[in-house]
Amino acid sequence: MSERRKPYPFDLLEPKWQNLWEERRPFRALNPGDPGFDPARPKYYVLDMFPYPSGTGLHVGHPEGYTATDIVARYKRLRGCNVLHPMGWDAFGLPAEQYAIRTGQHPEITTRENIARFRTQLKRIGFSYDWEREISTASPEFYRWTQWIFLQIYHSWFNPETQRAEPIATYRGADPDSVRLAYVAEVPVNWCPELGTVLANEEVIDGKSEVGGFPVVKRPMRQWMLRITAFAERLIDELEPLDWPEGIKLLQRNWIGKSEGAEVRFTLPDHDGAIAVFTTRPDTLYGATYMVLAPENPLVEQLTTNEQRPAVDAYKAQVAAKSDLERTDLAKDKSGVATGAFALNPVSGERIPIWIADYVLMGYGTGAIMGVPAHDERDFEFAQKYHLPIREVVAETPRTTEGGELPCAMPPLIATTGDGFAINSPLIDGLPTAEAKQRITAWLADQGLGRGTINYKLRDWLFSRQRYWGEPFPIIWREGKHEAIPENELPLVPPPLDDFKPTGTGEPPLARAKEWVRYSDAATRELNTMPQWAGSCWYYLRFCDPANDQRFVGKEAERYWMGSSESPGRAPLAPGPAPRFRGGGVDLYIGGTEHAVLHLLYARFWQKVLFDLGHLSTGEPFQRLVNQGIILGEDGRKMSKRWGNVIDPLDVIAEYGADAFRCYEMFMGPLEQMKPWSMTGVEGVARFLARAWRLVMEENQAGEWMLSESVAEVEPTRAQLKVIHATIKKVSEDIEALSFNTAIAQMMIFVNAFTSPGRTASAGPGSAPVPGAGFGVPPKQSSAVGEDAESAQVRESGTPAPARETRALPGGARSVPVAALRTLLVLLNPFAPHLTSELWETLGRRFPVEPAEITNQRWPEYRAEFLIEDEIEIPLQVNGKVRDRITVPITATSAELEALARANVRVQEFSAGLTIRKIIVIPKRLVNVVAN
RNA sequence: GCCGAUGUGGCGAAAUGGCAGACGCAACGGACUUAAAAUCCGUUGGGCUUAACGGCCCGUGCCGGUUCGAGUCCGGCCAUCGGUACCA
Repeated sequence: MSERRKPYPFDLLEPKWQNLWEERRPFRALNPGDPGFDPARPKYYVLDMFPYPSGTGLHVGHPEGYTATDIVARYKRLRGCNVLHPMGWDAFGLPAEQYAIRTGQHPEITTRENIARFRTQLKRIGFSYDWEREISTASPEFYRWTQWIFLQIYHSWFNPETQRAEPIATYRGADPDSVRLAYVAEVPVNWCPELGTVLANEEVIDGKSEVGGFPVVKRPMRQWMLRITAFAERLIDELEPLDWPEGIKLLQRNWIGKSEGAEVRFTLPDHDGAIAVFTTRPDTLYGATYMVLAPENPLVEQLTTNEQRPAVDAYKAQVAAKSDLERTDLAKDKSGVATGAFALNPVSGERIPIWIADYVLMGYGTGAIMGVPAHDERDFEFAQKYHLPIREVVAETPRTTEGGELPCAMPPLIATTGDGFAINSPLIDGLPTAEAKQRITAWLADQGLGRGTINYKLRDWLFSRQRYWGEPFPIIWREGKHEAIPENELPLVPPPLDDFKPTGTGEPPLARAKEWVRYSDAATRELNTMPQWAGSCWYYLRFCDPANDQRFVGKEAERYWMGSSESPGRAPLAPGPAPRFRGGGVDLYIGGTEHAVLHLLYARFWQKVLFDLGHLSTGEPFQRLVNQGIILGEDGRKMSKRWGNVIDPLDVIAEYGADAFRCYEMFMGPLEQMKPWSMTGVEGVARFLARAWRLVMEENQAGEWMLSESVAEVEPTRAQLKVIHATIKKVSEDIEALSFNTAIAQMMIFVNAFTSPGRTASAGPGSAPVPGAGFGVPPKQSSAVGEDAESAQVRESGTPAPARETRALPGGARSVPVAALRTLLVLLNPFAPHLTSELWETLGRRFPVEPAEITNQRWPEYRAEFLIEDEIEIPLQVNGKVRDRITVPITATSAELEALARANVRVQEFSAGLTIRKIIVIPKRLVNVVAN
């Protein structure tokens, strides 16, 4: 089996161009102030979600988004923009650490090797990154500033009056530590006893550890938290004007989970104080027949009566022993125990029992609820099980009950959770739900029993990990209190360790480095490290100015690259109140949906803090966001080792070349869609590129590729001009819309038209011979069209030669206009940069141009006059069905079209015996005769 | 349960409310070749009809609606995939 012959020598020319790009750095982005920087050009910042350099290398899913951004980057450069298109590594992370635990190899070494492999792979695909801006979140030069940003967060608080982050110095209260945006709290974490470590939520799947599948329990530990909840409102509001997929915005909104309602205080007849609950339905307060506390609620301890104590303690123990998995599994089965204590319903004064149950969560609201079984399904289920009273207080139609007698003898059979009208509720009887809520909330506020309030599902961000391979906190502990280390001590580098294993006690591995831990006689270092998200929260800012050792990003560089720019194709911002941020940020950000919530929310949060503190020029980091779809294996399943359907990009490139790989990734279908890989599909795209190659090149006797003799400085024919300009239009518009698949389809049409004599000269799209239209010789259009000398000349040589002969003797048989080729090469360049660079250079040797490099060309503009037809084909419909087509001058009026339709034999045939009711004429489109 | 996305040929797909299936794959036929590969040309949604040129009917998950006209807009279902899960 001999090696298959390459359809064109991509194996030679792709490395050639990649080396040239490496040497000449044509894709270097200049910052304001750099020599050669051109402030007149608009900026464009196009960003990929940078990868975690895993041990397995790139798979075909990664380069899908990367190819899309690369096309846009190259396109914008040809459009004359200053383009920032960087790449880096999200290099801290668990896999490297776990590999270190297994092998003893330091994560730094593993990470360096993985990065090297990723970089090689990316370069082999021919991406036009500015590699001088490459960054790694695990390098001290980078995480120095991650630590610095943490300190900014630590040194600030959220002022509720200004709704902004401010330096902690502006806080006037007694205890600044209680309001810092970074604070320490005892919170339940995912503790995995088998692994002896704490896990992030993402590492817990169905209540078991992702690694090993061991059970995970909640256990309270002292942790660093970031007060993201303070920004909940802004994180929702400022999402609105962003050019993001609606689905992602919705996901974020739901994650933040804003709900408006009221906090209601239930006083305790037998104790001091009260229990506050949050409810979205204060209008159902009269229906509250019991209360439930979360088992973890500290009040349980005080309230439980002696008789109930054994049962309560047993239940609490049972709940604590439940893994997350069991809790989820048993979600539908309600359970609980009465505390023996009672509370007073604030509106009815009724004594109602207080229970504990695990369907009430400590982490949401106040960790306590009022039970309204008639109008809440969970409460209904609970009340049925424990025979608690069910009282209907909302009805579909208004029913005022005089005297407030107790309701139905028969309790309702289901909970009705919809809106309606209040009943059995003296203060609000007859009011519709919305109004009832307002009235009762106002009444509660008046009585000092409650107030309107807003609750969020969003929790503060648990920011510390008991890990080695992450950023150490720039924090020390002195006499039980935390304080920041001076900025000049950054970066705080982790100590060298040989043993990265968790200690088993929950104490972080950094504790092993005794020397490092000791900061001074009186102070020790914080032992936790930051989570993997920390670096990705601001890496896009560092790209603007990656070598700056004075600041996390230079002010001017940040203002330039993160400033607002008019990006064509972006929807104009909706009218309305000016958003708090100024509409700047990354112009295009492409990545997977898996980061819809966490990364994209965390990064927005940091951006807002830094913006409020005056370090940034915009409050939102990513102006336009696009998610690429997942690429499935050839079998339609998710690619995985398990199915043996994983495709390695380098294998594809070895066989078909990087250009074919890139083009296929884009030709598969819409960027955002999930779609299966197909090797024969790659082959089809490779054939297209080979045809484009042979349009310019031919092989001589010795088998060497030479510039084809048929390439000549001739004027394109009218039909060719039409294809050229249609392609310019389509490709330009499609790149702006990220519809790369249809852009490639159009370029295929272009190449086909110029490759096949039969398709070009005689039959450009729309000018195919039409039966009955009165054409003579097929290649001749109407001579009245007025053709120029050049096109006539082409026809002279081209027409008499049959197709076969043309191909047998490519030289001289037919001329291919150089200008047309040049246009194609520029249009195709963002997609297939190596091939087009090579062909451009080859063309330039015989037909020199200035500037010589294709990367310095200007993107062509289409001219509408070449797209206009003299004659067009109009379908004639009778009752919506096409019965004939006629060819008419483009200028044909409605009246003329109607007359032609009426006179048409086929129309007459199909409307025979019917009365013509109406004739719809859409000029240049169609005629529809309505008859019955 | 809830939220979101997607349903179009044998396959990936395309279509400002206006000729459904561009472009590509696969398949089939042909040219070239001793032969194959490569390349090139052609056919290709289904059904019926014609000796043939042609012609007719059906067809974008299902049901209904708006419209001269619906893959596209509206209402109601169904299926597949993804996310989420006691959030009071």
